[in-house]
Amino acid sequence: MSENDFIIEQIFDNENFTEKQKKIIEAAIELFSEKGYASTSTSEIAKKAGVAEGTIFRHYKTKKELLMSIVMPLITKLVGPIVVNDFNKVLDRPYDHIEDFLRATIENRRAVLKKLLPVIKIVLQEIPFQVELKEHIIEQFAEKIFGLFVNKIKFYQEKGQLIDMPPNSIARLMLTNILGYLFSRYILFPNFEWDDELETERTLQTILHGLSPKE
Amino acid sequence: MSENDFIIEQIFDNENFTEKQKKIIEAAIELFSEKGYASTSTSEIAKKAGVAEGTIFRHYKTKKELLMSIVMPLITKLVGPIVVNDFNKVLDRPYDHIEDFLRATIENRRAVLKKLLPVIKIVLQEIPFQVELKEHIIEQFAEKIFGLFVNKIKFYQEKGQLIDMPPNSIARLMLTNILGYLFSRYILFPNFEWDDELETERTLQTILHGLSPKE
Amino acid sequence: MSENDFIIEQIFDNENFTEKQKKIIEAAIELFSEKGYASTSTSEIAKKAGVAEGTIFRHYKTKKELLMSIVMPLITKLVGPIVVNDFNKVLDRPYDHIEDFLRATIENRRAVLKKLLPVIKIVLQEIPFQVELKEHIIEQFAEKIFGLFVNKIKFYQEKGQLIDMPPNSIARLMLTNILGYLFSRYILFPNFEWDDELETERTLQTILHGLSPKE
Amino acid sequence: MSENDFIIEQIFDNENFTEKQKKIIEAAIELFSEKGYASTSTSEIAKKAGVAEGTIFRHYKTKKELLMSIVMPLITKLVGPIVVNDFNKVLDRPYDHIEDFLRATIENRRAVLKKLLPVIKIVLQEIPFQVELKEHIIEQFAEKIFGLFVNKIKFYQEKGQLIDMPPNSIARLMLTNILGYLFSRYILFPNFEWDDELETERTLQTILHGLSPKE
DNA sequence: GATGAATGAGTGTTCATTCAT
DNA sequence: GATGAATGAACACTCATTCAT
Repeated sequence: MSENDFIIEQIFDNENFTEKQKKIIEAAIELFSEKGYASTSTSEIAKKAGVAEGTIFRHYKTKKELLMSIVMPLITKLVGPIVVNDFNKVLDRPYDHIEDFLRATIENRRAVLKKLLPVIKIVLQEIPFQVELKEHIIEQFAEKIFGLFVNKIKFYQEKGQLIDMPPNSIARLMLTNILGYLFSRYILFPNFEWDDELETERTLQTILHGLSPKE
Repeated sequence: MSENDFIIEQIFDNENFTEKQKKIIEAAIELFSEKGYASTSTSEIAKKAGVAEGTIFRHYKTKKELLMSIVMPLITKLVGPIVVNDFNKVLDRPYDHIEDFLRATIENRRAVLKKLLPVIKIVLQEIPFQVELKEHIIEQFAEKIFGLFVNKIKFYQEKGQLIDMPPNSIARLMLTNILGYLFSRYILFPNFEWDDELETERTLQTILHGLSPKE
Repeated sequence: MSENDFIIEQIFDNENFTEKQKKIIEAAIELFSEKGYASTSTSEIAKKAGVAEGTIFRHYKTKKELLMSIVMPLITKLVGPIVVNDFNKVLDRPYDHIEDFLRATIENRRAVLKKLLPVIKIVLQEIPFQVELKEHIIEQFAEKIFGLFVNKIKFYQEKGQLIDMPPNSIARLMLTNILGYLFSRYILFPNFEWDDELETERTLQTILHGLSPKE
Repeated sequence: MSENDFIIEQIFDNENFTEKQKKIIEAAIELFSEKGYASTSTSEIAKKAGVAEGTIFRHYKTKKELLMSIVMPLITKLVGPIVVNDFNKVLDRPYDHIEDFLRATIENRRAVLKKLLPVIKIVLQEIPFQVELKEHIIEQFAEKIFGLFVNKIKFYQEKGQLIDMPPNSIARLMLTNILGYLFSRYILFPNFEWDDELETERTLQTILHGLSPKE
């Protein structure tokens, strides 16, 4: 099973696609991610997928619908399955110390990012141009994930492991550091040589130093 | 003088453009920034600029050359004029305390970002697809700015104001927090209500807490 | 039983269609008549008929064959059943006076036109483009109906009720007036308010005045 | 100068087209008239006109706009120039006897029909599908021409040359006979052998007999 | 007999680019 | 320097038709 098959399985878990439809999605993900949505033609997708151009439009009314069919469920899946099954495990497991919680969070997000990299790239590219996508993300992410995150923060604040700053701001700063690191690592400069363990640890320690109460 | 005129002045300082050429650049910046490079047609640009379609190609051999002519000098200017004139002032002025240096840096970057927002959006969009652009950025930014920044860090490390961590990593973490904040503030969620002063201060304190030696 | 069912019955009297086939014909008549043959797609027909696209082609090798299967028997039926059963009754019944003959003819044609309006519209549209159709019409109509009509004219000429003009020309003039009236009434301006009885009478009188011998 | 050039001149009198644009219109008229609007592709038009397909769309935003640009001014021209210059001459010249008026009218319409046959065919084909066209025709024709015609009829009624029937009905009957004849002659059966002079005269006499007061 | 996924040629239209004026 | 008509390849999308199930 190819890497792309895996992505498709992750994003469209239970749906049963025909073989051709899978090929189309695979090809679309690869091309959108490499050349961008607007610069990828449906004929290229058809060619790469090994299907007739008409076949694409039997399954998706428009090119945009194809994009959305790939990109919208990803969001749900980033908050849903992987999140419910993985991320929530992280959030719910009673890590006694915030350091362990953060480390688990980083590793979890890193795993997701690595697995779904091409589709995530597409999402990032299209956010500015697809209003529905942006709204869907804000809805799903901001309201669900951010909320859970904020709760965790309150939890550790009560335990005296985090400074007394509005949880929203703490959340923003933590996410900035975690996502900023992962973004630099996997999207901006994937080709640099990174000492992952070390850099993760440094990010982690900076967050902890920065947001722990003075002892 | 319009805002766009200002951008053009900033990016293409000494070059003397005809009025038509200015209009073309203005229109291109606006459209590329709104709809993306690939989704903007040269005829749209011509129409918005109030010139004939052919006129664009008199000044720029191809559509891509027009893009590059806008986007490449920006990079130089982010490192050059504004940088030499503004940013370096920041870097060179002997701020006694790192806190003042960081605060000045944030404010300086914020100012640049606000001024050049449309062009910066274009750059961010096109980085993944324009190899030369990406290389130019890494060259200019990574090597020049990052170097200067690393020197400053060493300077404050010697003064005992920063923890003993490889300056590269410190730089990465500082930039992650500063740029992550500005990016969230001005590009991702420009429409949210931000208490700029407060949020800036929190970002700043987090960096300082996170990267200062334990007292 | 719907109006369409009636049309189908009229045109394809003895043939026994499956339910699906009937639905296809019904849908085709409606769509061809509304949007024209060339502008109606087989998928539209399938959708409106509630069958799969393939089903159409199980019954008709091509889209054109579907058109012809609707349009050709109409011609035969205009000359055949309705004609043999209705029109000929008119022609054969020994109306003593031409006025009665003409009045009966108009009413008979009016009834046919009203019943089969959608299919007749299709025929009129396609005559210029379907050579076989045109030929079929000329064959059936010109040779059979026109012949019968001419005989009737001779009959009334002998009775001294029609002027001495070549029967062909008289036929043409009568048909022009009758069909011209019906065409204006039901196809060109069906939405105007017509006083049918009055206008019929006027048409009739004009023909009679125009073609009766001077008294 | 070709026959088509003449049509173009007649319909688009003063407009100055480029050579290519003329070729496009010419090709479009010929093809629309032969195969119907819906069955003619823009690529065919381009090929026949000897221009690139893009050239068509430089002059006409859509295929439909091309159709309308041909078909709408025809209506105006049937009522306008040819009408104002020719038809009105007929209507205004004080023919003492209605017979002369009708004969002149038939000959005038015949001339127009012969000249503009291809475009008139297109109009007739598209009336059922182009609402604007139908409305334009009713507006222009029904209101302007029909009005003039009705006035003439009143004039001859007063002179005692026409029976006492509502002028509208007389107009309808006259037009039915004139147009019915011309339509049969030039559109339905242009290939039959017609003795034009004779058939015209018969049509004329029928109208006169039919609509003259009993002597 | 009926389905509907699949096809690939063809559709109207847009595109970046050229070039004579 | 500026124009805008012209290009033809490419575009997203539709079509009538086929065929395995």
